Amino acid sequence: MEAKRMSRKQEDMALLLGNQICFAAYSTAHAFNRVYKPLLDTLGLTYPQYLVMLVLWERDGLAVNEVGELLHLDSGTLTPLFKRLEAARLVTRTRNPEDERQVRIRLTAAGRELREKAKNVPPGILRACNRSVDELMKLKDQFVALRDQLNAALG
Amino acid sequence: MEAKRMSRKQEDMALLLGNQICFAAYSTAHAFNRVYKPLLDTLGLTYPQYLVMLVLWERDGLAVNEVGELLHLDSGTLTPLFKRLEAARLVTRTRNPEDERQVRIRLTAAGRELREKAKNVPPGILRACNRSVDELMKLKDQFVALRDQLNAALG
DNA sequence: CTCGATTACATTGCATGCAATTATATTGTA
DNA sequence: TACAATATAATTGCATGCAATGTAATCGAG
Repeated sequence: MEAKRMSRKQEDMALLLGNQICFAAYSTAHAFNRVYKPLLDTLGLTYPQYLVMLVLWERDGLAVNEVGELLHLDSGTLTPLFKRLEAARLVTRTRNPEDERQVRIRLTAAGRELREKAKNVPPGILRACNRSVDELMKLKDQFVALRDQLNAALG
Repeated sequence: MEAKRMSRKQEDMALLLGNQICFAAYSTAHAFNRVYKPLLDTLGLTYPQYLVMLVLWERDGLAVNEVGELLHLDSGTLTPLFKRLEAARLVTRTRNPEDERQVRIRLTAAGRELREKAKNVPPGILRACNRSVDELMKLKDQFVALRDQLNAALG
């Protein structure tokens, strides 16, 4: 099983691509962040905080590491983030009596109510993307497949 | 011109998508970062520092704002980054005599030499992606088109 | 049951990103 | 030429991300 021979120019292009594909992902993520910013400002949330709230709105009372697995984030990021959400009175942090190592994150009433305000966010994002739902769905699936492949390559 | 009516379930899915497309980009960018990390560690560079070096290897002597435009980064990010590259003796920072507001970034000999070592990086990335060059090229173009659309939606 | 391994979270240190502000230099205009 | 507007970096403050380390709780092999 031998790969087809590439010309020197094709090889150079392939090498450039190795850099470009990552920069494309990197700069797209930042562009999304800029679009989200004004929308999330009205909620008083940063984008990672918004992600955490999305998780909690679906499944309240998760432990820190459970949220971390869903979002690919560790305690070094999440502990201070949850402390800020706690200071904002959106969540409470309590040790799990069943397992004192775990800290359960629970929404406060204010945290639950914020969900209503947050309903404006996705339509704003979809509008900014200026693409059909079908197109975006396909694009998202390609992102996710690539991401999972990259994570698999680490293991 | 009226959009087709969507069922409630379809609407919910569309709203979820607004969140999912961004998270897909966000988590893909982080996955890339994790793949790059061990490769860049051998160069003593972080990913943003590597991006800056890629730019300088192509066009030495750019001003801070010119690099910033190419990478979508501002002086708040780049000034400390360049100072660290300067401390690592990879670049020099000198005011442009023609326009004292600008700071020109120039590679040192060591900075230019690092380019050889850096040739190993893109193949490692391409391997981790586990996709044909053609596939990756298309994916990259889709990323870029979405990113440009998002940036346009801000203006 | 016991003690080493593992797990979960917290902490520290470092490097982004970005908003907001400041300082300095240049440009444009009356 | 004066001087307001603009442009370029630098600085400050805040919030990630992540590696490395610390601490306490739990698990598991013998």
